[in-house]
Formats: sequence, structure tokens, C-alpha cells
Amino acid sequence: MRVVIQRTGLSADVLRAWERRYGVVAPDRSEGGQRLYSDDDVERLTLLRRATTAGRNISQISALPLPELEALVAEDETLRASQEETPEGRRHAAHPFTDAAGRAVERFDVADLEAQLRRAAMQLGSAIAVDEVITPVLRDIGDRWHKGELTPAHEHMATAAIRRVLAWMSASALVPHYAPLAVVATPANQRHELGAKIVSTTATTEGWRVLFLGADLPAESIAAAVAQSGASLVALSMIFPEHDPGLVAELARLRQLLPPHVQMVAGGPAAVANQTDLVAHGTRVMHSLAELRVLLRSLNPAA
Amino acid sequence: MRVVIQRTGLSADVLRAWERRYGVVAPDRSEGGQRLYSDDDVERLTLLRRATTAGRNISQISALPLPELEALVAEDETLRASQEETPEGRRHAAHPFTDAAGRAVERFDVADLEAQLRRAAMQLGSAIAVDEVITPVLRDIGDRWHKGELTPAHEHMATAAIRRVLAWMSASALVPHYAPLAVVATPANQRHELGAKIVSTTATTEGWRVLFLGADLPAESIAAAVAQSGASLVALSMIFPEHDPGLVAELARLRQLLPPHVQMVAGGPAAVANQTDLVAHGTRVMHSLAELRVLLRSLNPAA
DNA sequence: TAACTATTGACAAAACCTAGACAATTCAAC
DNA sequence: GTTGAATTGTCTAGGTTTTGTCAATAGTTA
Repeated sequence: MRVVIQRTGLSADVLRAWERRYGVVAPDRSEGGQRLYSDDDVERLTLLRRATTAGRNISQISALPLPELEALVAEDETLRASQEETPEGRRHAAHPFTDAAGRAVERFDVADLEAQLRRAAMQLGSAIAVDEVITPVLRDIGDRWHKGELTPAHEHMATAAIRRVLAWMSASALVPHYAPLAVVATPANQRHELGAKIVSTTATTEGWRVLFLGADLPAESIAAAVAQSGASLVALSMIFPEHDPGLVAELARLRQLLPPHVQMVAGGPAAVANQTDLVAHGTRVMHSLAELRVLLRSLNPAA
Repeated sequence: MRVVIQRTGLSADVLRAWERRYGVVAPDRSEGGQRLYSDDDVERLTLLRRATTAGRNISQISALPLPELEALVAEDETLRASQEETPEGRRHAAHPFTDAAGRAVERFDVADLEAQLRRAAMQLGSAIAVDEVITPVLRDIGDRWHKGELTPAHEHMATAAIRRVLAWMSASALVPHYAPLAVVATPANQRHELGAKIVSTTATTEGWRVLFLGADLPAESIAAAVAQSGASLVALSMIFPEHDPGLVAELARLRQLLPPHVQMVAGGPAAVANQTDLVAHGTRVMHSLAELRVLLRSLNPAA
């Protein structure tokens, strides 16, 4: 009994209630009348618990045969896993690195900054490192530069270090040659390249080959690159300016130039600001790197 | 009798009660009627104790033959260990990599194996990659090699790849020069080096500098290395043989040779098997890498 | 003789059992 | 929005089983 409680994670009360009310299992009894569960019973109860914690109600599933139960649980859990995020825990884990990196920037200590970022990536994984360390550090530097607490030199030093760390992360990923290919760039008149670098690294660590084109590219160049390389995805990073009147038209034109089977996604402040127009022209807008990762995973046939 | 009490950890009363009530063992008797236990009896009683502390009730398991008992205990304990240390979600996230790595081993595809492991490290973080991908893959290879499904060549190929990935992980960590120093080795007569490599990488990613000495080293050599390098921690990996009579004495000697302020920790099957003796001589025994990480973090003044 | 060990019977804490009740949700109907 | 019924996890009460420990008495070993 105790073993079953441990293994299934169900309380003794629930165990008995389920048996009494729904007859989910029928364990043998000892001479004294105590329950003796079989391995199959345990298997079954574990599945039922997982199904119920995923939202099913027992009365509905109590009579299901084991294989059907398995299928049900598998389906529920993969669905949930794809939706789930855990903001509070990761932030907590990332905080020491964010903190140390911030201080390294102040001190102009490039080596330490780079070490902190790389260690963050190794300890937390590249996704969390990008979301919870690199991005916050960049934002923090921007804020403090506005307040006059940091000089442009600080910012240059930091972005150079971040660039190196991103390059290292990309190089570390060892993407197989049969991986799908994404083209990453910044559209015309968008001159901030770092966001595109981050997107590029994200795609690489998600198992994509990346053709990085850089910043401020006209639609024709991007389309030509896609055609020659056979990429199946175009990812655009758009930061500033947010309300460039030419931007939407430029992307609409690119959409026209691309083959229909090539997906086109855009992210960053300027993308979110023009969301409705972009969506209308057939561009998907990403609100976070996490959203981009989900998309990349769903489009990657290897994973 | 005395001896049996010590070795099994059971009280004399319990010993007699179990024999009387459930007939768990039938020891020979001396002329005067006193119990004379055989080694098998002790083995059996120890297993029964482990099973009961894991939650089983004696009356149910008292009649089980020895091999079944062993299987039961092993199952209970590994299950418990894995439940405690893996909050469910990690496993789920790591599973695709473990899976792909296993298939890469089958196919002799070194490049893919290495790519999978490195991508696992980048996506999940090195700790999870080690615990949920590398360790399971190694175990899996061992199992399938025993079953004849894999050849020694598979194993060599895989360990070589794992070695490279561990080296890459260590190199990626960029440990600062002021970090505390740990000496990692394997004591005399312990020839498995890979466990020590894993420990070494774990320490590095936790922000320690590591002096890796390798396998099968006498206490004097280790002590000399510690003295010259000024290390503050000695970490020993001990896999096989588990019941080497010289092992405990060797570690006791090493403890004597080391300055008192230097911590000494041991992990691996052979460490767990000799736990009580080792602890008595002042060596801490780690049951998992997770436990080691906690210790490393608590000893590291920088973090 | 001193220190252990054996046997037997008894005891009490811990773990389980049944049956029933209760409270928080959920859900359909009004 | 409210009401009432069904669902479901938890709790209570009173009894049984299991299991570790103790005590009393007696024998064994060094």
C-alpha cells in the first residue's frame, strides 16, 4: 500500500475512494484483508493520475482499458508541454548571472561579462540564457545609458561581448547538414542587427541551419537569397523605427516575391506595432522568442 | 549474532521476530542452540531491510527468493532516486535527445551522437544534459551490451564521443582564475575514468577550477597534488569493484594525508556500497550529481 | 561469573480497513 | 444569477492487522 502511494502519487484516501466508487482496480487481499496491488494495478493507477491531473475526470476514464488510457495520457501531456512556460523559476535561476553581468558591464570587465554569459548558457540552457540574461542585460544597458549612468563605450563593449557569446552558442550547436534552412535578416531601413543575431542563434539551437544576411536589406535581396538557398523560412527582426510607413509595404512586397510554401515571420517592437497589417499580408508576428521557438519546433520535420 | 546485527542494521529482536513469524531465514544452530548465520542469510536480511525501509511490508516479501528480492529492491530504490531528483518535466524535455542519441549509437553515427549531446547541453543546460541524457545513454549502452544487442565497438565509439562532449562543456565554461580548485581522481584499483570526467565537468560548470588526475591513483599521489596545487576539495569517483577490501583503508589513509580543511567527497556505486565506513573516516558520500552540485555551490565563496 | 542469546507471551504504535459524512467544484436547468 | 444535483477529494470514527519492542525466564559461551 505504502509503495503504491509512493509510486502513483495518490493518497490512500483517493486510492480507496476510486476503488470503491469506480472500481478502477480490484487488488487481491491479504489474509487480514489488506490490499495487495499488482504491477498492472500500479501502472493503471499511475496513468489515471496523470490523466486526471491533466484535467480529465475519473468517472469518465475509470473504465478505459490500459492501452487507450496510455494514448490519452500521451496526447494530453504533449499538448500541455507545448503550451507550458515557467517564468518564475527560470528568472530566479537566472538572476545571479544577470546581476553579475550587469556589474561586469559597469566595471568594463569584458572577460568577466563574457564568462558570465557563457556560464549562464551552460547552466541554464541557451533559451533561458537568451530570454532571462542576455535580453535583460541589453535592456538594462539601454535604460542606464538613457539615464546617463553608462556611456556609449559601455554599450559597445557589451554588445561586442554578446555578439561573441551568440556566435559561440551558434557554433556549439552542431546542426546536422540535413536540417531545414532559415534565412534571417532585417528589412530595409531597419539598422539594428543584434536582434537578428539573437534570432539566428535561437534558430540554430533549435536545430535549424541559418543563412544570416544581416541588416537593412531590400525585399529583392532577401527573396533572391531564399530562392538560391532553398530556405523554408524567413525570419525578420524589426526594432526601430517602429512606425516607418515603408515597412509594411516592403514586407508585403517580400511576401509577393517569395514562393507560397516559404513561411515568413517577423518579431520585435516594430513588428508588434504593425501586427494587424503584417498578418493581413501573410506574415506571422512573434511576440517573444518563446513563441518563435515553438514555431521553429513545429516546422522542423527532424524534431 | 552481534556481527549480523551490525551488518544488517536490524535489531536482535527484529531478527528473531522475523524468523519466528515469517521464517525469513533458517540459520544453523550451535550445539547450545545459538544462531549461526550464513553469508546468504546476511545478504537476504540486508535486502529485506532495504525493502522494508522502502515501504514494503515483510509479511508480503518474506517468502520471496533472493534474486526476486534483489530485483525488487533495485527497482524500488532506483525509482525513488529518479523520482526525487527529476521533477518530471526535465525528463520529458530531455527524452527526445536521449532517444536520438540512443539511435545514433546503434547506427554508429558518431557525428550525430555528438551533435545530439551538444544540442542537449545547449538547450537544457549542462546539468540536465549530464543527468538526463549522458548518464542514461551510458547506462542504456551498458545494458544493451550485456544483452548482446551492442558490441564493444559501439561502447568505445560512444564513450569517445561523450568524452569529447564533456571536454567541450568544460572548455565552454570559462572559469575565472580566482575560482576555488578541486582535485578530481579515482582511487587506487578503480580503473573507470569516465565517472571522474563527468564529475570534473560538473565541477567546472559549477564554477570550480579542476585539476583532473585521472584513474587508479594511490593516496600519496593525490595528497601530493592537493598540497602542491592548494586545492580545497578532493572529489573521487568510484565505480568498480564495489567491494574491494583495500578501498576503505585507502581512502582512510588519504584522509590522514590531507590537511583537515580540505573536504573529501566520494560518489559512485562503490562509494555508496561502503557508505558507513567512508563516513566514519570523514569522507562525504554523494548519491547523485545533484547532491554534488549542491555541495559545490555551498563551498564556492564566489557564488 | 559476566555477558550474550533463546523462547515465549504480551503490548502498543503504526498502518489499514470500512462506512459515512462533508465541503469544494462543476455543470445543467431554471 | 441562482439553484440544485452530481462529482470528487478529504476527513472522521471505530475497529482490525501488522510489526517493532519489551519483559521474564532460562540456557550458553568465554
